[in-house]
Amino acid sequence: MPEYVEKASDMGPQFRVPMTRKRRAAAARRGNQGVASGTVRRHGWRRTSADEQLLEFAGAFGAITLRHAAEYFYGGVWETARKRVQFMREAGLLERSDNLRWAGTVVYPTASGMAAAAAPGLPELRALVPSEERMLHRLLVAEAALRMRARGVRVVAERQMRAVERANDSGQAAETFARFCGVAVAGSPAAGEFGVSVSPTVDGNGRARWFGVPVGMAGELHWPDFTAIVGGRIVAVEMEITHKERWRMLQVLRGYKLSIEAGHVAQVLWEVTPDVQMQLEGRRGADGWDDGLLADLGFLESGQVPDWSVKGRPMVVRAAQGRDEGVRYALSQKTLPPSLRCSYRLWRQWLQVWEQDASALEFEEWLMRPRTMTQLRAMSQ
DNA sequence: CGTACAGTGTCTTACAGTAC
DNA sequence: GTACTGTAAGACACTGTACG
Repeated sequence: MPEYVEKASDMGPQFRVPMTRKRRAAAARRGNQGVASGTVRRHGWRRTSADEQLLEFAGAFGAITLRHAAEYFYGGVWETARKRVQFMREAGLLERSDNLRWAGTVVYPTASGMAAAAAPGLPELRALVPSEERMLHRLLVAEAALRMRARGVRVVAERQMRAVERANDSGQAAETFARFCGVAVAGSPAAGEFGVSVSPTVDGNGRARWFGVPVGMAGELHWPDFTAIVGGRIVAVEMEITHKERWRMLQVLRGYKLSIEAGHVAQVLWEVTPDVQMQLEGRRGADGWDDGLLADLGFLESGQVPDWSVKGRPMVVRAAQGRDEGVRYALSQKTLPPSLRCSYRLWRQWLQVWEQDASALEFEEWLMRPRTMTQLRAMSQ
């Protein structure tokens, strides 16, 4: 005797579909939503450690794309990523949005999902629906963090830093979290292992800051987009894709300079668009090299073309790049001159032509070369 | 009461196929 | 092209039973 399930339909009043194993499992997931979903049998799914890691990361960084999920959490297997995300959605742990075509599917945890990923030692975060305007920046940050994480580097999201620094103490909560993340706090195991010692920056009120970077006269805090803990030391990562006013940028750079001198931040890694790169590094002028802000502050030699092959500089600048195709597209649209901006679809066709061309140039440089557009127009006719 | 083991059902995964 | 569904194979967890 087969089981049936009643299903509403716009084709008629109701019709009955056989209760297959799939449908039973989906019904179980929907009937067992919440923090504990997937922890025991009969919930219609069992959560895996990859699922929990995804929830934790997406919660800390705000959102990731389904492509990121596949690449960094499910061994590059698209089908598995899609299925796991669907399970977590039915279980009420994850939400998805496909409002931004270029981003594909973007996923972020619900309040239950955040709670499910909570682990001892990690700061508690509230669920947040990511805003669409800031999505490119958010996904670029997440992607850079995922790449580092894949190399075994511990990363701390801005939200996590803010959460621990919000504590109403003189910095103990942040210090505890820094130790937990492997920062070489004096006397910690990491300090012994790596033979280094990291101390906090002291802000205007005499309070130790382990993650926030004090800037300006009033002593506000600047937050890196994320922090990587490399060999016990703190590397601040800044994903700058919008040109900041000079005074604002200087303020941030001066803040970092003090933190670096305090033995707090070991290095600042700037991943930037060409306009920001010029602001930081300077540019070729009529008679030699015109200094940028980094030379003004003594992070680069004055009047010289920056040489990034020198290792161990406290400030490093490199071009922001997306690996995810959609992220790459959105970034491309930001850096290309208006006349070369186009739809996602057309952009992908151009990218294919570039790949076949096996040009030594980067895609954007290739596109800006005068004869490329003529060539592309000729092909589309 | 504890252990070993077979039987059974549950869950994951990859592949093939379908809908829009 | 993207998202979803169905299926088969295998891994795994749970249950019941036999046995000491």
